[in-house]
Amino acid sequence: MPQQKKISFQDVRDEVMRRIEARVWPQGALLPTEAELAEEFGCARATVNRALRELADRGVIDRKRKSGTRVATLPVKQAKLEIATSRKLVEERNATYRFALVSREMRVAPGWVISQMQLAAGTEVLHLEGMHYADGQPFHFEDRWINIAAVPDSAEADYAETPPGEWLLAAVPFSNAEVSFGATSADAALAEYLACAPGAALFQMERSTWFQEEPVTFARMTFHPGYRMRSRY
Amino acid sequence: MPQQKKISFQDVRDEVMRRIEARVWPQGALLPTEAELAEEFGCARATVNRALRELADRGVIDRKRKSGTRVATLPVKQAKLEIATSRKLVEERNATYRFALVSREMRVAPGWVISQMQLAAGTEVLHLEGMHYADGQPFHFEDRWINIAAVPDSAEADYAETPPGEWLLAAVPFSNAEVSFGATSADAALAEYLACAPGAALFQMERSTWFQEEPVTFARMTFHPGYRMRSRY
DNA sequence: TAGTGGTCTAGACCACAAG
DNA sequence: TTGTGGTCTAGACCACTAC
Repeated sequence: MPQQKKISFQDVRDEVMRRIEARVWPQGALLPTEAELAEEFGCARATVNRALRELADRGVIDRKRKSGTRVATLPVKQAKLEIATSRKLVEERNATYRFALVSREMRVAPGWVISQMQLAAGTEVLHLEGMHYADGQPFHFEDRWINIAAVPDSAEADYAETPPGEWLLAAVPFSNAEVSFGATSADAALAEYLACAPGAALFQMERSTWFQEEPVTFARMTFHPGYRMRSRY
Repeated sequence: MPQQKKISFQDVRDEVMRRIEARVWPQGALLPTEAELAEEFGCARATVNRALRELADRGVIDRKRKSGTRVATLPVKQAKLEIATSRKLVEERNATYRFALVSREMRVAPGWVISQMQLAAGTEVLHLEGMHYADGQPFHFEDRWINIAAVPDSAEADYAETPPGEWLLAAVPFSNAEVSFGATSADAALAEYLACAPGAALFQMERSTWFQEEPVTFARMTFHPGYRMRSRY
């Protein structure tokens, strides 16, 4: 190994990873202390710390004060799912994106939306329905509910061509969210929108969003038959 | 703000986050340089760097050398999906877990598995089918293919009660994987295993796993009707 | 109580990219 | 060319926890 350059935290991280994969340090094994590794690699302890911290974030190792660093026995792998806009999903496939607003109404939120968004009973919400297309083919149907109290401007916004997801992302950029994935059967309306047979199995994503503890929106996206959401990790 | 203790990188991170949410720094805005923030907060630049690095990892800000740090315009939110073992999924619901092996055979991999796992044509693989139960209720059906060349012991292992997923995780702990989610209709066999009507919409997860560039296994998990996979971010 | 990781500092040099 | 983030260092103190 060329000692010309300084050892980077990535060098340390990768070498530690290599040893774990090669079973130099098998599952559950105790690794040397940061100080020992720093001496071995000829770098500062902070460098080793940064390297091991990244591996701990990935779930590859477990760290505890006093007891030391161990190779994780059941590596908790995490898939990072990027939740992008529909436009991005479509354009990543080199397809042309188009959105069409289907319906729009102000109404008192129904019970299941009250419950889903954790709203007060009787809250007025904006209900939108729309279709997302990729190269003119149905991509997914969107059923969205917006708490206008949280985003007053949303009642006046024009969603005819800018999908509500993008509009909200621009208006309320940072928030925490809850997402869930499942499957549903196409009812008559979905079958028509998605150009599929009634009863077809459809992939569905639901997302509830909050901004500073206040419920903002709930969206249910139902995708065309055969759609799969992918990720690497 | 109490100046008694040293400023931690978390203090800096949270305060920067607060200002972004409060629109002190709106979307696309240029933040002060690390040096300026360090001076304002009365801490070292390394501390500011760590704080901003975490926000950049989350996708909240974009950082570029020379041009500086900006509030992300389209926050690329990432959902961290923990891909745990089936046992963990079930036990998190305070249910009793049970696995049952349904079938087991050695065979030449069919074309779609060859393609899915990127195997050489004619490769011998171990094909397993099994059911996972939660409190005796069908949880999901597993259709798994194992490249025995990558994990020779796997051909001899006993999967009668230890699900192949857990066995492999112990034998080949660290690898990279590709995962996808979708929906499928219950065929006759799935309907029977999952105790549901034929044609029911089912949530499906597929995962291909490699260990050091060598394909290890492909698994298709088909869940009971109504199952949803959840995550926060 | 002592060992180990967690963090902060002050300074330094490097790497990338806008002008 | 120069400003900005990216990283490393050497040292220090702190916080948690097994003993």
